Amino acid sequence: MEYNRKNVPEAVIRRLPRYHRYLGECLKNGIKRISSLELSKRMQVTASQIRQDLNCFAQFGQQGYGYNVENLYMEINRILNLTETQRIIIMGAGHLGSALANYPNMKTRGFVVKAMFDIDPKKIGTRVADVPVYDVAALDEWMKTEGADIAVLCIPKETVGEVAQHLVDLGIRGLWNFSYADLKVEPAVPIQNMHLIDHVMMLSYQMKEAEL
Amino acid sequence: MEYNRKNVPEAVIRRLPRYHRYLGECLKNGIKRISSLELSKRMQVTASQIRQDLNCFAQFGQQGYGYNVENLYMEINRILNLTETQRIIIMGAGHLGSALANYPNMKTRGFVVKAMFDIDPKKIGTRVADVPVYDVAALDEWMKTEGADIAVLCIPKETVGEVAQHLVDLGIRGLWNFSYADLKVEPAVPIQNMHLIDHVMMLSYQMKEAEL
DNA sequence: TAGATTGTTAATCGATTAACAATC
DNA sequence: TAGATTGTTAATCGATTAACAATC
Repeated sequence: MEYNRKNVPEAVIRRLPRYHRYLGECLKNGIKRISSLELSKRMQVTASQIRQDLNCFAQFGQQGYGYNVENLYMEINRILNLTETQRIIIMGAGHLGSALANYPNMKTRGFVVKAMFDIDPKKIGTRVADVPVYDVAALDEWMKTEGADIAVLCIPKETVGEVAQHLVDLGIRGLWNFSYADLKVEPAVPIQNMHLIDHVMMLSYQMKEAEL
Repeated sequence: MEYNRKNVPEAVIRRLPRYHRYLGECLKNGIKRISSLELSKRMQVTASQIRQDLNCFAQFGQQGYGYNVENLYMEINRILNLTETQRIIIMGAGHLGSALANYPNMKTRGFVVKAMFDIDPKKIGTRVADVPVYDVAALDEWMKTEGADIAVLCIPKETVGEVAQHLVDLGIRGLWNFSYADLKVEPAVPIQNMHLIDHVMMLSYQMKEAEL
């Protein structure tokens, strides 16, 4: 089935992983069907929003019945393109890069870390969570022979712009950026910026707010 | 100076750390003043939005001149409450918790990691990035004598709800949650959920979109 | 003063919620 | 059939952009 992907608001896309997670939990708990109202209570959103969101893609429900949990879960799985394996490489085998190589939630959703790249001779040649760490100098050749879909950027912000552009030149299709810089590459590829510190700052703001 | 903090939209709060970062860069580059138009070009937002956003708090600019970079930077620093030190504890000394203990961006912005807690006897008693790792059994006593403002949650999702509530009971004022669960604590404290995998899922969606 | 740029109001745009006819 | 619940339109709410008077 092909989905109606035109004009899906950013806000809806941000909620998709959450639907995926809650439906996955329902599935695990043996719940076979669910109404938008029931789901709305679990997720703390409105039932109306759930129905609107889902109808951005297709009509997954049935009047008087609700939604089949397994069916809806699989549909969202497909919308998020989690049905096929994505090959990941991690640039930078420091603490954060290593933590992500060890992150268990990735593999179970089809994101397989194939390789890591670093410039530190002490790290090159080792393995992190069974993933080989290569010299950055070997990146071009590796991309040519093996290839990768997504690059995770865990390198200093001073070099990340250059590395990102190089990865795009080598054919990477998406970037998950943990460096504290906003990236711009040509041609544009999807980028998710993970500016961790921004969230602590927001937390700090909210805490100040809360005590007023 | 006290800021007009009523009704600041969530969308504005999300942009504050970004203003902070860009102004910090301007400051580092020796730029003394900047107009909303210039800043808008750097940040790729509209000048109008910048002016609207800032006016949620106060009038920081001057007609015909623009904004004093250092002044505006310091004001946002204050709005985000980065002027005073926040004491952080990290629950879970696994890969992710350890990476965060090593994360350099925290200390420079006043977030100081004071302690880590774990249940693994092999980790208890060690140090990660010079931060001591204690037994979770010692948490209550530690909170009583030392205290902490923010707890970072890097523990399995099965126990995170319980631990979060316990931390709130012990007086924690904010939670930075890396576990893959949505938390609810009583009384409510500010929570930032870092559902890392959600962002790879969104990336996956966008990559699929991009190739259509 | 003239030019520049803010602060702020008004207009537009988009997202959320409410309501209800369609229908299982 | 009667009850339940969707899909979808309309109403509301909120956020962004445009415009311009105020003023440095």
